[in-house]
Parts: sequence; structure tokens; C-alpha cells
Amino acid sequence: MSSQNPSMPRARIGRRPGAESTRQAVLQAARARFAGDGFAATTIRRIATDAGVDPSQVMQFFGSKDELFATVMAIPPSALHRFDTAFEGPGEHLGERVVRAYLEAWEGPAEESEPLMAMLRGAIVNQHANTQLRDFIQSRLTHGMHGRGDEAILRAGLAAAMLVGIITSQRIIGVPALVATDKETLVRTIGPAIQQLLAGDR
Amino acid sequence: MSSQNPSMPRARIGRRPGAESTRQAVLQAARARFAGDGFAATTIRRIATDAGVDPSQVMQFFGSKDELFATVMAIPPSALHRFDTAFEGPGEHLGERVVRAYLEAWEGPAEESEPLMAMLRGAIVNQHANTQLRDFIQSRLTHGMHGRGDEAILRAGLAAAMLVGIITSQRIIGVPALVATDKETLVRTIGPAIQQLLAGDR
DNA sequence: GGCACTTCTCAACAAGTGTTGAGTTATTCG
DNA sequence: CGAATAACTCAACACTTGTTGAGAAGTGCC
Repeated sequence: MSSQNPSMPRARIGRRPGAESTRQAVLQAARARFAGDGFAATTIRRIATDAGVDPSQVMQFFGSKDELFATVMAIPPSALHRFDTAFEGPGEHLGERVVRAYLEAWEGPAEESEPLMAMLRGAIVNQHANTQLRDFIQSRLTHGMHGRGDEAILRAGLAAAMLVGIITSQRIIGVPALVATDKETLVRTIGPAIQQLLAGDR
Repeated sequence: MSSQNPSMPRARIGRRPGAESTRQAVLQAARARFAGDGFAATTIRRIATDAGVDPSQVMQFFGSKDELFATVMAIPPSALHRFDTAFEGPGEHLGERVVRAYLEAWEGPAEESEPLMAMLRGAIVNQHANTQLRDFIQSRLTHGMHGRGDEAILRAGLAAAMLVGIITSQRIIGVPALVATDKETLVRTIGPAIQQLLAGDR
């Protein structure tokens, strides 16, 4: 009716956001806390304090703790790309490539690794995280196994479960032997086992 | 000073425990809840209701929620025996034996599987559980690798981490492909990979 | 019976949580 | 300027949690 198109986002009216975009600061603080302390141990008040913001503003921006967590947990496209490309290319060193993709995804920059860590830490206590991790294990590796039968899907799922177990043991449980070992040694040691599991030969 | 030896447990004096030994009922209810709902989601009040007992009595018996959890989480000797014996015998089918030992430990009777499940579910949020799972992964498989060098210990830890990952994916995350597969198929599929990881050959 | 001892009951506390609503301040448009 | 709009602040609510303390009730020993 007016001169403005209602389907377009309204022009920014009203008070402008504070220094350095508060919303971004909250999201960043939430990501770090959820990744480091888990869903249950992380409080809205703590996130607000970290971001230098009032707790009620966190709610105003994200609606609820669950919605904020869901936003944080969204797997960034760059991480998905890592897993997808690991399956492309020759099958010879497939195992090592997949192992490396996993390990690197969890040690990458914060914007990429923290959502994955938050998902892992939250999977036991939060419904969203549980579903997301389930789909991640079931479909991510499966993606490279299209049209190769049920056994191939099972083997891919098993490999994913194993790698998630290794990440968990290293970064959450803190098993000394895994913490002390560098990435390339892990790749060299685990790679062949995953390779054989995915290929199905002996 | 008296006619009673103070180093011996005092003879039972006072009011006798209620029907079916209340303490046992509480312990059983706690085990089931901690294993099924995890540490954080389990409340003293809920355990007390399940056991048909007043919440304050749970505290009187076990001191605190943490102590009750620690009691529940104690790995039963029969489960430890499972893992120990898996390493004895010929190295030929070592992989399959170890895999089977893990899978069976988590699907055994409640007194054996629930403490393990409680440990797994609590490892992210509870300090005791975290430490216990860490020691479990680090030392249980290590136990069969004595005196074979650091690489053997690393390989054993990696295998344990992988198997814990598979149990977690199947029984906590609920990955469809793993839930739908029977135990022997899993043993046959994973066994060779674990075998190769433990042996270190290719 | 009287005493010591244990089990059990009841009600409450202190702390922390997510969440809400009203009110204040800043910014842009007419 | 003044109205509209958004960002921000403050204080409180409703609820759940682990935990506590005082007392009632049962049971064996003198």
C-alpha cells in the first residue's frame, strides 16, 4: 500500500546496536561456553556476563536457551565441506583422508570447531544435539556411500561412530595416551583400520 | 574396655530396615535412573519416588548425590573379568574377542550393564564419571599390553576409544544403522579392524 | 519397663535456574 | 521537534534442586 515493498526487510529504524554488534558478542560467548562447559552447565547468566550484556537481552535476541543452543550448534558449511571432500578422490588412502578430516574439523578455528564440540557435549542431555549428532553420523559418511548397499552404509556408520569416539576420548574424556599423540601419528595409526572397515576387504 | 571387641562390626541393634531392605531398593532405583537418564537429569526426589522412600533417607544412606552416583558407578568385578579374559588366549581372533567383550558387557544383566551405562552417560557432566571412564579406557585395554612399548599402549587406547564410540552411538545417540544390526554382525564387521589396529600390521 | 540405637517422616531452607514485563535510553523518520 | 522504533536495564517471579534438622516410630538389650 505504501511506497515500501513489504516483502523486503524493513529499513533499519530505531536505536542502533551497541559497540561491535551485541548479538554477535552473545553468539560468540555462547559458542565458547556451550563447547567448553556443555549444555547443562552453561547458564544464560554466564553467557550474558561473558558478553558484557544483560541476561534478558540474550532472551530477547534468541527466545530461549534451547533456541540459542540450536543456533550455536548449527554445523558451519565449511565443516560440512571438509567431510564431503574427504570422500572424493582415489580410494587408496580413503581411510587416512577421512581420519584427517575428522581430526582437523575439531581442531580448526573456533567458528568451525566449537559448534561441533557443543553438539558432542550436548548430545547426551539435549534433544536437539542428540538428533543432530545422530543425523551427522548416519548421513554424513553415508553421503559418500550412495548406492552401494546396506553393508556399505553400516560400515560408514561404524567408522563415523569410531572416529567420534576417538575425538570424545581425546578432547572430552582426556585419555592421556590420546592427548599426547600428535595428529599425523594418529592418522597413520588409525587410517589403515578405517580404510579396511570402509573397504570391507581383509 | 567392655566385653565387646571394638574392631568388629557392632551387632545389629535398633530398628530393623523396612521391607526388602530399603537401601537395596534405593540403590537399584538409582542405578536404573542414572543409567537411563544420566547424572544431571536424575534427581534425588525421583529416585526416592521410584524406591518408595523419602528423599531425605536417600541422603541419610548415601550422604550426597555425588556419593550415591559414585556407588552406583562402581564397575562390578564380573564386568572387569569380561575385559581381562578377552585378552587371554591366542592372538588370532583377538579383535573379535575384544569387540564381543565390549558389546556383551553393555547388554548384560542390569547389575552389570547399568553401572557402565551410568559411567558413560555421566562422563561429560560429572567429575567422578569422567575420571573413571578415562582410567577405564587408559588402563583396561592397556592391562593386556603390558611391556610391549608405548605404541602398543596407544593402539590399545585407540581401540578402546573406538569401541566406546560404537557403544555410545548405538545405545545413547541411537544411530539407526547401528541399532538395527545384531551383535554377531557387528563383531564380524568391526573385529578385523580392531584386530589390525591392535596388531599393528597391514 | 527403660534405654540405646536405628530407621523413617515431615517440612522447610538456601541457592540457582530460565523467563517475563515494565520501564529507560538512544536513534531515525516525518 | 516529536513520534515511532529498537536496544538496553532492572527487578522480580515461579520453579526445581540438593540438603538439613528435628522429631516420631520401631526394635533389641539391660
